[in-house]
Amino acid sequence: MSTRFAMTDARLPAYARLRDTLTARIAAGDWTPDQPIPSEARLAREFDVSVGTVRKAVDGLVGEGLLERRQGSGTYMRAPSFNATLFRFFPMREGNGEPMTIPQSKMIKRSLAEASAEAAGALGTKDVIKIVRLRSLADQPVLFEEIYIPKARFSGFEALPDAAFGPLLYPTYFEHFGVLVKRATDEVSFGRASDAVAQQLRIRTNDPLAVICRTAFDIEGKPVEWRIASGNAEGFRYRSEIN
Amino acid sequence: MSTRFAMTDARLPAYARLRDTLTARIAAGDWTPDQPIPSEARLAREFDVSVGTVRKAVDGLVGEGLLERRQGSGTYMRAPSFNATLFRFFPMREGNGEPMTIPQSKMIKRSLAEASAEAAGALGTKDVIKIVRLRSLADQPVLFEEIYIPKARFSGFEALPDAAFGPLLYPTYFEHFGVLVKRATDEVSFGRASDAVAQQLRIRTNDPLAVICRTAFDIEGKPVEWRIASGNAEGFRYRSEIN
DNA sequence: CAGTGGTCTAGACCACAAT
DNA sequence: TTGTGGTCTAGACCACTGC
Repeated sequence: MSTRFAMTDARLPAYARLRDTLTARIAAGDWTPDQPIPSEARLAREFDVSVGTVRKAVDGLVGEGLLERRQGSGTYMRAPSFNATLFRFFPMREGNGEPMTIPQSKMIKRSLAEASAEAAGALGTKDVIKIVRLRSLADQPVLFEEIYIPKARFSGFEALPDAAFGPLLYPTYFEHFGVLVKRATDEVSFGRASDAVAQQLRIRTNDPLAVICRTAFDIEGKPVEWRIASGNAEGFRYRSEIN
Repeated sequence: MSTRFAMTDARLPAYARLRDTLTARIAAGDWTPDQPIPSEARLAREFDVSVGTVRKAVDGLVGEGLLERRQGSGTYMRAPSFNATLFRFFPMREGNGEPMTIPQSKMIKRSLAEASAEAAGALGTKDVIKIVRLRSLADQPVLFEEIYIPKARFSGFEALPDAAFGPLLYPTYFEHFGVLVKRATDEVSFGRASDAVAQQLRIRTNDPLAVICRTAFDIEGKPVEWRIASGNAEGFRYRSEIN
């Protein structure tokens, strides 16, 4: 029995088409992270290719962090490992090396809005939902965030009950809207606190500010979120790996 | 004909041992970036494994960015692509999108020195060579750098003629000392300019400063450089990709 | 125990580069 | 034309998981 590949360039090699087909299934939410995807032998039969070709396709997705192999058990889709890295701006331990308390997140506002020029440029639309949050560490506010997501893909987000959110947004994006954030670019710069931001962060107006602008992309490379986060420049630390 | 694997755990699978052996040859400088390494068939014969196993070993190194395949031509070692990313702190184009002039680099001092506590902690030795540089863009000084490298691996560095340096250090590390930088971690924070730094950067003492601390690691994961770079916080931008 | 991924083989044919 | 990497196959046996 053989299944047709998803719409994909027929000139591509079989493993690439299979990879894209599997990606589409993941993006479509056909599988969940708790259940294994079909076995390699099964996929080989289904798509009428050899197991080796399936392995090469799966290898690619494992390399991208989309799938995860567990020997003897199966291959599973992977909730983006990504989230742990989102707290890179905070010093995660006290000066003495003690781990800090869990970061908290307070939703201040959600509303339909018109995107700023920068957000609209990144997202390709002015029609957005705006989210305002304040993140704290040990009851100290450390990061003030304004987040923009395209209305077209997150319709109804502004009306979700507060209980639907954990401290992290990306799992919510996936579970409620099928949007899987796969990659992001950060840009760190320096600024000064406006009245409003200073008040939220409990610092003085015009105090030095660390500013992180992020654009997040989904599995297909389309931008799905733009955010600007501000924190006190004193004590700020941003870690980054270069390879 | 079969060559022994490099000293490596015999319990590892063949492809992993071959991968490590090839890594060792690269680190030892057995090959240069302009000449292809032995063909897959040749390596298969030499190490008495199948071509598929060689492919898997090479695949790993290609994934790490150490090797590069060129269809029809051969597999080549790759000078670290890395260097282009080292200028991530500067806005590389003017506000209007015009590319900026090439960054310049002025060596101020090289000398044997005792490492600061932070540098010694990162490098695991106090016995270092210290390098001081000033980097400029369009004749404006933008970044003041203090760089520490372990004396044990860079013996004689302080005595090299100035002509031996291009604007980038990592190629020099490799060509003169066989040290291949493969990975680094950056940490961005904000501070204030000391007298000395302010003078170099032509800003005022106590002006806001962007500070980047980097630890660089070689192919075997050993730390080989620690540097602290400072620039005017105004106009500073640090880009980073998250995956 | 059956089923899964992990390793490895020994081929085949194709696409491309260098000569 | 020759030699290289690129794709693909159809098996084999091993290591591990879960029942």
